[in-house]
Amino acid sequence: MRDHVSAIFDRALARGAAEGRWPAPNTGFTVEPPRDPRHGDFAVNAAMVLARAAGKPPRELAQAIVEAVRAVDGAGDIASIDIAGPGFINLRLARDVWLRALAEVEGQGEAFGRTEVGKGKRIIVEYVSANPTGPMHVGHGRNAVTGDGVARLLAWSGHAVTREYYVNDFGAQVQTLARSVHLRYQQLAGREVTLPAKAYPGEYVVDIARELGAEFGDRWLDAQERDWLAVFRDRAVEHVLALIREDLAAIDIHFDVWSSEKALYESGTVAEFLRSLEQRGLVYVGKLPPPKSKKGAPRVVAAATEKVAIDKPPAGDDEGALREAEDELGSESSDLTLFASSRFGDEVDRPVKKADGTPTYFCADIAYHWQKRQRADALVDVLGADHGGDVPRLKAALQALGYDPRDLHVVLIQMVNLTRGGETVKMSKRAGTVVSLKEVVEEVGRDATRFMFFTRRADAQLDFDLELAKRQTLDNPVFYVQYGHARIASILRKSSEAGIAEPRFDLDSVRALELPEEQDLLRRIVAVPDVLAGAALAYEPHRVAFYLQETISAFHSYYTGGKKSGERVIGPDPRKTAGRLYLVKALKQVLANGLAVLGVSAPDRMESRDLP
RNA sequence: GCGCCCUUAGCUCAGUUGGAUAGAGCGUCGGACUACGAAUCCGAAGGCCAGAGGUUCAAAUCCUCUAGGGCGCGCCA
Repeated sequence: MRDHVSAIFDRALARGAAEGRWPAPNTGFTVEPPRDPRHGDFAVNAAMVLARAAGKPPRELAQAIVEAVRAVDGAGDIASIDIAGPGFINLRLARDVWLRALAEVEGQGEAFGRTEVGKGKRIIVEYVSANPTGPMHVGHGRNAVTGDGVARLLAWSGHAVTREYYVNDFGAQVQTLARSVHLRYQQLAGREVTLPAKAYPGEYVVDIARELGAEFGDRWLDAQERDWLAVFRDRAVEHVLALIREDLAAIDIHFDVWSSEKALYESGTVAEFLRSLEQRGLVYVGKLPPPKSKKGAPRVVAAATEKVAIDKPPAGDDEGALREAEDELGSESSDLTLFASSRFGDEVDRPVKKADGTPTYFCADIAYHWQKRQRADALVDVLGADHGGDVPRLKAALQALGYDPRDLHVVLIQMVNLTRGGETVKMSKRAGTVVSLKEVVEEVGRDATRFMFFTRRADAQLDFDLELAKRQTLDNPVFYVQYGHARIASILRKSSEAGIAEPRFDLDSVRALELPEEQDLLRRIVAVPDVLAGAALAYEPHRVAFYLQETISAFHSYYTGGKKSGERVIGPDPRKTAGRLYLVKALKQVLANGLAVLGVSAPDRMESRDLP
């Protein structure tokens, strides 16, 4: 609908520009529904945008534009058009234009809301990509659900979407996992072992060890690490990935491609990538400036100010212990291979090879993005907020290789604070008290788990309340929306039982929709393609959830208001009844489609658990 | 110390890429069921959009500074 109006203005503005009445619109103008519906169906700011270049006051220019619009094709759809405020052009479309748009819902059904704004652009959405070292926790869940929502939105808006998971199956972390498994393996064989602090604690580690024990017996008990490490690593990764797949499947998340970091090395992609950088003269051997944090000056400064204990002492901390060991080996900065990322907007140049000559994680990561970009027109990364610092270097790498850095869009996911009745659920990785995604899904269900993650923008911290997610009351947004859908289903059942014909689009009956609430619902329904396209282009699935909540709220209000005033959906007037039944049926379809974009079910009945 | 993100009603948060009088939910107070699901709805109170400048027809939105909160800052992934 918005496009329709835009097109009319495009034609009018082009004609006026051709006649020299005003300059060609180089900056875009907007067509949007005004906040206050009394201002009309749409407000266009073209006159204000063009005023400066035209050298005319906005209102005067608006007058000229209005005249041009009146003369253009399609102007017949405009019922009224006038100028308001500083130079807005407000317009109302003819009622029948809106009413006919309602027919689209019936025509397109489950596809209503799909658009082609993506123009078939190939886009890879990479999300989750959690290290395969343990089961998924709630934070991973948020990433997974958000990424899945983004992918679904992009598909709905006409992109060719590939969902991709990058598996870090190569570096130190999976080696640590392999060693943890080996320790358990020894333990199961009756050996006395002490588990170091940095070993992975979970029960699944024992399971993997048991599997290996069953298969290999004592074969790796006294073997050299270099002999068993790869075996244990690969087996552990395989096992953990199976767990991860299971957890993801439980919330209906599936990937098209599982990309292995190890495979990037084995296939020669990383080497090829490095050569490509070298050919462009973008790598050199040099030293890195010493890190600016932790040890050294800042700590002294911190101690000197009033606020002490800014730096957590590394003692007793896994990471700290690990680092201390490394620091002993070589805190002296030595020569390494650096990528000149600072030439492309990064703060400093980043190492692509360690002092021992092996590629860094970063090297594989940008090689991966380079490779992805070759397979697609655009990339989306869904990353935890703690990886925000990686973004400049990823973009730098793409730019260095001749790609537009804007082709990579990063969605940063903020932390999830798990609560129960308002109280934060304390979690500690080391103590093994992390609440897994699986536990959450088992407790509150798939729909609630998913929907809750859409109740905030991705980059805002989220409190996930387990009690709230389970509650069957209006303060639970999942329930509220699903209940609305079920309520409409109930009305349709009622009408069917009363022998009323299945509602079909019919211009005459929908003309009977004259209540302001009906106009409002109608507009919300017709706006769905705009809402979904807008959310997709902004990579913001939460907008869909907000749309659904607002729309169903409008319906509940309409419903209850009608009950009070006697203007019910099913009433004595057959024409009105037919129009209203069609309206709510269309609304039901819209809700179902919106929920489908979020991967949440749209039930026709709510099961009454603890209610009469 | 440097960089990025955040600060909107008592609380939790939206705000359509810069639009007209800043909106929801929760909470508080007061109301609404003899017919479609009261599992709902209506109304009221509640705001210096952290603060100060700037950009322009127009700023919660963009820029600069200040104050508070979060995150990041080895050859770890």
